Amino acid sequence: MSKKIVFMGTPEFAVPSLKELKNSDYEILTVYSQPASKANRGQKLTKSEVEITSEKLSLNLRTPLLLDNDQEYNFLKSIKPEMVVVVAYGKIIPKRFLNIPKFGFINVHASLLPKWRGAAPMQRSIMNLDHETGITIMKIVEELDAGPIIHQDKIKINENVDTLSLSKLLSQLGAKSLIKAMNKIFNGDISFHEQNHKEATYAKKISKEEAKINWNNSAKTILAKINGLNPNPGAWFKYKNQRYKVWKANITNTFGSPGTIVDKMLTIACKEQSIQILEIQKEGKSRQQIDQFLLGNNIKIGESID
RNA sequence: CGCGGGGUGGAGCAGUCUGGUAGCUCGUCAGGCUCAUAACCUGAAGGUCGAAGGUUCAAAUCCUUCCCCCGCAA
Repeated sequence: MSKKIVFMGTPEFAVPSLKELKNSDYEILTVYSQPASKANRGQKLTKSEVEITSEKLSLNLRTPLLLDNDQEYNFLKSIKPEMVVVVAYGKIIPKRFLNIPKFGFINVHASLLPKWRGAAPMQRSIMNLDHETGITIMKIVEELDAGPIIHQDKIKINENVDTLSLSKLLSQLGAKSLIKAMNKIFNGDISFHEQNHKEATYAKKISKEEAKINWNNSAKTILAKINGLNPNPGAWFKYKNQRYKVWKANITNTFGSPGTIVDKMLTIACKEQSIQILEIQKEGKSRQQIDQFLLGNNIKIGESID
């Protein structure tokens, strides 16, 4: 018996799951992804990572602008999927869709639900200095990220983990967890655990203003922000009216008035301890290691940073 | 036609507005100092100034076109 499924996903994070499914004994009837949109410099039309991957794998692809119309509803119904897998698709699944597949809609979420429901779970868990995070596979219900849990895998994280590496790790882990959970479901060997809704926390989208570094925070908090917002949108500060994005930094035990440069290696004092910048990017320039940056920029001790 | 910054010896930059011998920090190489060194001293090599065309007695610098890189915004 072939196991007919539909896959919905958009960014890089969803790609390992799609590949893993392709390599297992599931039959991917159709892939859904967000339509290519005008993005980036020059507003070029940019395809989603899932769209690119599904073309490489020669899968059927649909990129509807809207899901909630009769045409899409009837189409999905007509291809008779037994399950729909959703990994960072970027759209809310309309309620009436949820009953189409026999085994429902299954979602991969990058946190240990009920913690960090919502848009930016990885960023939030790093910024919150969490010690562990992971993957939750759950059934999709109407309320966002609130469905019963099928499977969770935990990993430990520390203050040096950034969102880019965590995302790579969790997208790989998520793909494996997903297959495990799906196998259980298709074998009828499954129990669902309702989330403890009282303990739910929400991972709001990152706003522009909160990506700016506040030097009156402790170095620990600032480093967590730098790592949590790497690579997107990136923690930043202003110096001589130029915007500088911080890619990588360290905590050092030097002290000074918050927001001032305390040594010629571009270490900046925070409320507690200091942040030593290791990799930096000036606006309009590409990122560079701090020693290279310092060769061409005259940094003076005592100057203040916004 | 979304807004903007940049391409200068191997690396990172200044010089461009106000044309007139190509400069800084680092690296490389040679020599010196040193028990020794990534330290210090002395010297050297290394550049079609992204590409093409134009203006000029003279262009990295002014004008035109093109290529490449990046930030913001979405």
